[in-house]
This record gives sequence, C-alpha cells and structure tokens, in this order.
Amino acid sequence: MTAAGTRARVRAELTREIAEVARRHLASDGAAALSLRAVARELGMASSAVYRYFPSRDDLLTRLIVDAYDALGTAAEQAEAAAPRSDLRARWRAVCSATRAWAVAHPHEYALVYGSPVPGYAAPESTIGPAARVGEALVRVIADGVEAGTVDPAADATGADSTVAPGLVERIGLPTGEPDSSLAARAILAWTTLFGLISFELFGHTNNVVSDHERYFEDAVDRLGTMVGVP
Amino acid sequence: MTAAGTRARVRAELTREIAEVARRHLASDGAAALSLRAVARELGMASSAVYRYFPSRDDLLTRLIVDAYDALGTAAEQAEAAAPRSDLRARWRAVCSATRAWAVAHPHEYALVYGSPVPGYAAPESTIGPAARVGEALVRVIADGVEAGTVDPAADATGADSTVAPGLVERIGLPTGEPDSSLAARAILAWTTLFGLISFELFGHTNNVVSDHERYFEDAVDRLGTMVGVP
DNA sequence: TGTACATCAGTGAACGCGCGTTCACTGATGTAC
DNA sequence: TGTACATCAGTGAACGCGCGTTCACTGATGTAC
Repeated sequence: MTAAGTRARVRAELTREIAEVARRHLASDGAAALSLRAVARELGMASSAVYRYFPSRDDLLTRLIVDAYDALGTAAEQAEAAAPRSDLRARWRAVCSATRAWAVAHPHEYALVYGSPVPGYAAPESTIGPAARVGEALVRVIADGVEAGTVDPAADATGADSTVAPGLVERIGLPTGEPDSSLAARAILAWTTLFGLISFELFGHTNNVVSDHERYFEDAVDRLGTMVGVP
Repeated sequence: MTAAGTRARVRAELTREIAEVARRHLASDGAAALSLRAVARELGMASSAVYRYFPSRDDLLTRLIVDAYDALGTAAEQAEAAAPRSDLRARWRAVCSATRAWAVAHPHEYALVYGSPVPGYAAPESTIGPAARVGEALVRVIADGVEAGTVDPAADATGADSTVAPGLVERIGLPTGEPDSSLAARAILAWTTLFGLISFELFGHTNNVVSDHERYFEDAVDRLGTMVGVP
C-alpha cells in the first residue's frame, strides 16, 4: 500500500514536472515551438520516456491548456474574493483587471487558449470547465446584484436573450426575471469584450492607437459594468 | 522597352501566382503549415526558384498578411459604400457585418492577422496601412455623423480620450469637438469589440454559449452603434 | 541587322536541422505466496 | 522473512518525414554597339 502509493506519488510528481518544464518552454517560445524532445532533453531523460507520462504531444498540450485556464481562473477568482462583497463594481473590476494582469504576465499561455486555435488540435471536453471560470466569476457578480435588487434584469431589452444557448441562463445561474430580458446577452458581450480588449492589446493591434493601455482598459471595464447594470 | 516590360510583367505575374497558391494553402491548412517547398511543388518548380521572388518565408508571409488585410478592407468598404449615405446606422452595420462575413468565409486568413502573433515574426511597416482599413471605415461613419450634427461628441464623458495615442484623433479625422470627449475611446472600444466578437465566434469560445451567432452579432453591433452615438 | 556580352530565371543537389513516434531491451521496484 | 514472478520506468537506436536556405550551374532572354 505504501509501496504502490509511493510509486503513484513519484509518477504524479514527474508528470507534474514534465508539464512544468513544458509550460516554461511554452511561456518563452510559444506553443508552436513546444516539442516533446526539448522537454525531455531539459529533464535529462530519453525523449521516448515522456511517452510513459503523456501518450502524445496533443495530450501534453491539453494539460497545458487546462493549466492555463485554471491559473487564469484562480487569479480572477482570488482577486474577486478580495473585494468587499457588497461593492459589486469593485468585484467586477477585480475580475477584469486580474484577467488582464495574468494575460500580460503570461502572454504565450494566454495566446495558447485565446489566440488562434492550434491546427489539427481539437480541444477535449476536459477543457470546458476550466475555460468557463472567468465568465462564471463575472456572472456571479451580476447574479448577486440581481438577488440584492441592485441590478435590474429588465433594464435594457435591446438584443434579447433568445440568441443565447438554450438552458445556459439556468446553467450559469443568472436570474433574468423576465423571459425577454437581454441581461444574459449583455453579460456575454461584456465577457467577449473583456477578452477582445486583452487580445488586441497583447497582439499589438492597439500599438499606435492607445497610449495608456491600463487606463484605457479600466475605462472600458467600467463601461461594460454599466452595460450589464452593475452599480 | 517592350522586352523589359514583358520580363517585368511575367515576373509580377508569377509573383502573384506564388502568393495565390500560398494563400490557398494558408486557407486550407493554416499559417503554421504553410511551406515554401509545398508551394513550389504545386507550381511545378524547384523550391529554390521561389527565392527569386520572395527572399524568405517571412516575406511571403508578409505578402499574405497584407493581402488578407486588403481583402477584408475592400469587403468592408464596398459593403459600406452600398448603404445609403444618410443612413448612418445602416452604414455602421454594413461595415461590421461585412467584416464578420469575410472572417467566417476566410477563417485561417482571419486567424493569421487577428489571432496569435506568428512567433519570431515582426510585422513590417507595410502592414500598418492595410490593417487600419476597417477601423477607418467605422470612423468615417461616426465622423460623417458628427459633421451632420446627428452624432454628439460630448454625449458621454466617461473614459476620456486622454488614453488614446496623441495625434490619433486628428490623424483619423474624428471631429471630437471638446477636449475631454470620449468619442475616440468609444470608437476604439467598438472597433475592438467587433473583432473580439468575431474571434470568440471563430475560435470556438461561444460554442455552447450562443446559439444564433448571426443574430447575436447583429444585436451586439447595434449596441455598439448606440454606444458611439450613431443614430 | 547582327553579334558579343550581361542579366536573369530556374535547376538539382546538398547541408543541417529537429521533429513525433515506435520498438525491443534492461534494470529496478513492487506483489503474492 | 524469503523467494519467484509480474509490473513498471527508462534507454537508445531507428524510422520516416519535411523544412528553410545555399550554391554552383545551365539556358534563355534582353541590351549595346
């Protein structure tokens, strides 16, 4: 029992170590330059040995994708948790700013998950949950506002929720109140815009357009907060 | 004269042909899979011959990037030109919808320019002009509104233009009126959101979130139009 | 109009590289009686 | 507690692949007198 437990623990540890080295390679050179052989080399093991831990390069990539989503999700959730519960706008800002800060600090990991899809790679189901964490954090702020009565779900009916996936509103726990509310659509738009802002900044599209990216971002985030009705 | 002219014309034609084949490879397999050798193979020429036309793979990539920006820019401008001059909202929608339509029809070319930056590739100056065309088309609609008096530059002062690059407002010809207007910042946010929406859709992030992407997009575009004050 | 020369396009072989993945193997570590 | 066996981790060589780029070269096309 202890014996088998030890073996399993050692195995888990080395798996983690491989993923960590791969993550560092990804962080410095980007996803395209990531190679199993280079990772094995750095760990001083034969390239074939890596196959005891990851059946293929794609599985290693999947692990990195999940790790990236989780690292970002954790950063966003922790920042949100540090804001006073009743200050919805502060919580909203916290999620957004933490997301941007993580992306700026980890541009290649951000690009791996929010940039161009890796050709020939189909994201497995295991990535869905972690990928949703930032969006869920945003929704939680809105939902708390609706519950507290400070966010009015019926405030704006332009672009109704009929365009969002059936069952999504219930799944993410957004109390929309009326059937023709647009709250969910606005929340999705805010979430989309958050990542649009970060991508444009990181990928260089606003280089000669915006001078103070941080303040520009914060202004935009406030505008988004207002759009979803967060006071 | 005719002789030299012929040589030059043949040369230009083959250069165009190489770029066209490369564009097709890009469209079907993505930028990472694009190879000089494969292009040469398809054209029935030695791989070394391509070097008479493009000094390196990066130069071929630059050509494809410029072509993509130009194709997108042309599509957006033509759609905008087809809308009645006085109907600003229709012109606004036309630019946005044409941009999305082009992206959906050319996902790999879109990803090349709006997805993750190609590692090790630095976009040269020649890409700046073509890259700006969609943004300029949006700005033109807004500027026409300001000139006609239907768009009020001072309508919303949240998030002022002090975060935008100095001189940009004049460069793109946006009559903001007051020094503390937020019109330019809002225009940039709308432009950013437009591409954020398209990227999220194309890269699969809204897969189980939005059910009717076209209508969702149109609703969002209207919201953006309202944000910048386009009637 | 004809000829000597220069320019250019295209060839084919080669260099050097690194990759993902497979496979038969050797030891070491754990398990069952 | 000791021993026979099974499981697992890791090795090293090899397969097969395709890439970007260089280089000396051969013909063809254009130019100048």
